[in-house]
Amino acid sequence: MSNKHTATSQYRLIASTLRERIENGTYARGSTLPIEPKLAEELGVDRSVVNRALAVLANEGLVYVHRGVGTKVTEIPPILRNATARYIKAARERDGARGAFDAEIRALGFIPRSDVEVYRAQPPAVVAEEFGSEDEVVVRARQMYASEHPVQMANSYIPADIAAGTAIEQVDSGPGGIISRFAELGFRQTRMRERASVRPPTDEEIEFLKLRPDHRVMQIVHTGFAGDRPVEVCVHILPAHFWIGEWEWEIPEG
Amino acid sequence: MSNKHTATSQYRLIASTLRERIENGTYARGSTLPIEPKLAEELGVDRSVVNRALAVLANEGLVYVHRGVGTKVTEIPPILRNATARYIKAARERDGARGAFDAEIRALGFIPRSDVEVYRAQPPAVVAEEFGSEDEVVVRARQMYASEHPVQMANSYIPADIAAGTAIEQVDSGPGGIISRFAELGFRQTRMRERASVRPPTDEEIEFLKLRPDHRVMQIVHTGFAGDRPVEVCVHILPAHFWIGEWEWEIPEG
DNA sequence: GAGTGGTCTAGACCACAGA
DNA sequence: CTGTGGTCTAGACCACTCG
Repeated sequence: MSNKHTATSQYRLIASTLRERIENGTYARGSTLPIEPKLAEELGVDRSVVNRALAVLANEGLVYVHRGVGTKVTEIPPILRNATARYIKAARERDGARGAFDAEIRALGFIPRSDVEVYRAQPPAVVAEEFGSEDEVVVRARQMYASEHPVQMANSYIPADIAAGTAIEQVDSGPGGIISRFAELGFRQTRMRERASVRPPTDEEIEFLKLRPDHRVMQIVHTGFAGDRPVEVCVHILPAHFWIGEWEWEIPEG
Repeated sequence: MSNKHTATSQYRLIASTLRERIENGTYARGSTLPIEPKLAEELGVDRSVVNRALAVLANEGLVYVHRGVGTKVTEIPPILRNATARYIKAARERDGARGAFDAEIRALGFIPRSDVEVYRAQPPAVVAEEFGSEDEVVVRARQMYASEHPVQMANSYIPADIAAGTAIEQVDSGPGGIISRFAELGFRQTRMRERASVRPPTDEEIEFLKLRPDHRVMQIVHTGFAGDRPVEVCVHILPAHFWIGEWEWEIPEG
């Protein structure tokens, strides 16, 4: 066996070997992999090749590298986010939208937690474009965890002229969440739109979500309309490797 | 300035520098970048560092590396795929769903083209799960281009007991596309579901879509229901760096 | 063949976490 | 302090494309 160039590069082959071992349980979920020099020796290559192979797996979200400590197999399986059900529930049952994230996480055996912070600010560009205005907005910034693993950031933006002085500006927005508050204020949301794109994380996202620069996030820009007016824009940032987005809709009679 | 370790690695800094030059037009869309040794000299680092920086940009889809030739700035801007509009149109106007892809591509000034191939096969696992059956299916495999750039693969799967011997099995499925044929056969699709996940491309996807192993694809599994029965599953594979998914839906009266 | 990018080695040094 | 992973250099060789 040549020590160099095969059809595909050695580091990819080694990545595949290790991926295999993870999938078949040789390296169990949550366990620590052998250290790089050890793997290099076992596999007969330079450590830099192993390092590159592990970077591939880490970028896929299959392993988590804790620098100075070691490389572990990722614990969190993919989380399903059903966009439509959460909001339709929110309109009917109390606590639908708020409860949706909780249910998603509990479904996988983890413990959900959210931190909310509320403040006023100028809207970022994407949001201003949706509103068609640079006017001040109320921001509800949420950071979400599955058993201490940060798994999502979601910032809701609401025009200050709607939200000012209402329960929307409270950290605890009350029963049924802000969707109910909107309805009470005469802005019942009747139509939703979401736009999903995939991109590298910003520095802030890298920090909070504990990502690598080569990871990808799915950015979902959610806009809620009351009639024709956009009344709420929510920007969800999900590490792409642990979420699956789901949307459902009806086809109106032809 | 130290030749080594700054706050972030040199290859990331260089990636940022080059990203900047692309965004401000120093390297125009479609133009060829200087060769790696040249950049290495200009920036005062080893070629391997430049190589790594360019790999970052290539993985983001910002540049396209044509091995043996050079590295060029990507030409195709993000393409918007509106999931709901295409099918609602398909139900009303003739040729909605088929025309949707064309419109998406033309909107960006490129020329759309699709190749279709039809055959029968056993359903892949994801599809069998949706149908709840391993029974034979008719496959409509589509490969889509924007002016000769491959931009999407989409395989539709239909249970053979529905499609056998109908126009659905023809390459040209007639006016209004297969959605219309379903309706004529008594399987009007009334509900849709899509599940979107992000993952590395398979070898086949790498080959057709001309991807790098470190690229990401968005896989959208679309299921069309006639009443409660899933009658069509379509798996869309989109290079994540040039698509934006869009979904819209109404909130039923509380 | 000449010119391009991709990978590998060997060795070095750095950054970070934890005892 | 020790042990972990991350990056860089220098040099080499390979694979691919085009003339």
